[in-house]
Amino acid sequence: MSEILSERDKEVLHAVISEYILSAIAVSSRTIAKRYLLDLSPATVRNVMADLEESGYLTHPHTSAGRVPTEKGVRFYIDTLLEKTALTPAEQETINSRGEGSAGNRNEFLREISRLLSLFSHNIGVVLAPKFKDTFFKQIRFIRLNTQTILGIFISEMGMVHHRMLQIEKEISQSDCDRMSNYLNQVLQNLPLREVRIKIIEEMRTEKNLYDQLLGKALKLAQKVLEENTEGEVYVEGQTHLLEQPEFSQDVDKMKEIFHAFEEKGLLVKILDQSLLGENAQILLGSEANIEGMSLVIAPYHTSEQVTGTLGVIGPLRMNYGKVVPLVEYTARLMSRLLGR
Amino acid sequence: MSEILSERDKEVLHAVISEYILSAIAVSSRTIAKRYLLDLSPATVRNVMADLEESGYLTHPHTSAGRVPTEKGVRFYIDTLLEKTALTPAEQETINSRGEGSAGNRNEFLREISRLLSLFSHNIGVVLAPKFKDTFFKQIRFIRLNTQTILGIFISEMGMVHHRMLQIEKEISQSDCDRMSNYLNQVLQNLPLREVRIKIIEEMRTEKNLYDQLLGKALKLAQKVLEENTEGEVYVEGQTHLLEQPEFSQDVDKMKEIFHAFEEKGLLVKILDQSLLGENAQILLGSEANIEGMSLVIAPYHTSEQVTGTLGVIGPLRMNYGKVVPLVEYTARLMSRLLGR
DNA sequence: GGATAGCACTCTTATTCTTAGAGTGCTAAG
DNA sequence: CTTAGCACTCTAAGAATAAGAGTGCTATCC
Repeated sequence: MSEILSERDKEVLHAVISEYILSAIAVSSRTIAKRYLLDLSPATVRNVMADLEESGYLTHPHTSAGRVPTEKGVRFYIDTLLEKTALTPAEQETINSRGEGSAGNRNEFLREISRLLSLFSHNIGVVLAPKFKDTFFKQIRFIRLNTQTILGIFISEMGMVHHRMLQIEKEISQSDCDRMSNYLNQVLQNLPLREVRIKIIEEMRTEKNLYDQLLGKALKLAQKVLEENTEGEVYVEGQTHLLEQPEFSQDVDKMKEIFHAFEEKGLLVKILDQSLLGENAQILLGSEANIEGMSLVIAPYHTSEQVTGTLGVIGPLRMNYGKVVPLVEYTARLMSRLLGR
Repeated sequence: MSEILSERDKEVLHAVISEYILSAIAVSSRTIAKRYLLDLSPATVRNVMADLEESGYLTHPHTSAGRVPTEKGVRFYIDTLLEKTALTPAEQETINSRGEGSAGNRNEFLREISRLLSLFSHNIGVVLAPKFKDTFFKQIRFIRLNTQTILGIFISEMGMVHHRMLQIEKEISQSDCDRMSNYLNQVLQNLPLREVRIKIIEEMRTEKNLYDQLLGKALKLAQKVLEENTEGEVYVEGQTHLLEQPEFSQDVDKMKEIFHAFEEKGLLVKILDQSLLGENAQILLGSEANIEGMSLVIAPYHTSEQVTGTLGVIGPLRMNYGKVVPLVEYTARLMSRLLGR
């Protein structure tokens, strides 16, 4: 059979996938004829299905079972058949208000967004935190806690805060701490973060810093505050939704595998990083994302010009894309707006 | 039968529970006679078991199955029969170094402790963050991000950091921000946090603040930074360990229930709060903690004098208490030490 | 020539039955 | 009090059966 699908082929494919998304069980020709394409008989539908199977859009779990879409089938569905359902005003309202409500604290904010994605998609919500290194230096501050400890606080232009406790051998007074802070704030002013490290090293070589011990120390401490690897923070919420999916309740081993994948955050970060281009939601299916049987709908969000992070929904291949895609896109826009101001 | 257990009764109970902890399956009289009490015949063991069942320490899943300990049995085992196995030096070393290594950043630290508890117990690790309100005011700082936003950062004496972005109607310059910070730092110096709120309200009524708009604004903003409910932060790690337990792999519904319980963090906080007294680990069994079939080993940790948080391990009733209890106690001591310095 | 009715065939799922085995409970003897 | 012996119970696993769902093919119809 030719690879070009006739109008009817598409209709049948659409019906099969729609039904499969709803029911999670293999779809029979009879169901299609009865519920979707009333002017066709089951036998006709069967013929079409057989063709679609031959072209790789559908499969058979076994001879006498209904059809199940393949990855190729789902891909085709997404690319050419998908009808998006806009979010209802009520949903938009909830997302807006809960998003804004938590925007004060960055951690809480990202977690809340993740929760919202999970809530409305009935799947797993994920948010990859903005890339720290894409941001700009705003301020650094040292605060003396006691004789051996000072607290270093680093603030980025868009209000991201990182802190780190620093153990020191020789006591430093608060006023010295302030001197150090002031010096660094002046030197590093408005640099993009990726250049801050370089600048610090340069500055260490400067003549005056070779003589002024305090300034030398300031640079070393600043280095320490920044050395921590704060990239790749991921917020994952709503994993329990997976337990509700019939395809996983059946197969406990499958479920274990997926949960373990989530435990290893590094993998997730790598996948989410793929979406850092483009404006719209992007869909990764099973093999493309290296998670068998799962699917990701992700979109980048950004502050001002810069692309900075990713958010999305993870669920079974059999996801309600029509609803999830607009959800992810809407949420990404909201985040960009809230982070941009 | 009398409620007082003979020496032999205890031995049998001990053997049954030990074996059950290892195998997760009902224990037969034959196993006990063969592996634990070699000088007794299975028949004798059966008699003792029947007595123990009558007194409520053991049960029967069904007539022809071995015995399983009841909650009462486990309680007795914990209280009088438990032999603790100290951590190996290697284990101690790992905990020490990974704990210290992450002590710089508070969030990362608490999460790492939780991970360690999970790793060595092969169960779920939990850490309830230190109570914010038990801590002392150290410093507050306002940083101007742009015309409409300033960032408020609050630092407690022990180095806990909370930040919040504040939207303002009328622009405030950075030097005004500094003036506000300085004023507040002077007024609130060294106050315990629970008194800070009161002090702020008092201060608002002071004459000079009624005239000086900036100071009035400072107080309002400080209030905002602190109003957020930051209590009850819980770090839960290693939930996948539950999936490995044979008793849950069998029963998917049971598992769902437990995962849902974890989703609702409030419940967990409430339970963990129970341990805020005493020095040692405390064990809560199923019904006592309102999680059927589960068990909690928890211990408080503290900074300087004050009790401030809880950490522990959550797992099936059938937990290796001999190992987990020392682990929890050791970790609690380590945390107290690291937070105390 | 495409659509459809009819029917044989396949495979799954549920049910029942059977059996082996594990373990107990009781009794009677040591 | 301990233990050997044995009948009895219940589970877990396997085999056999039956019902049902669904397909694939063929012959027919328009």
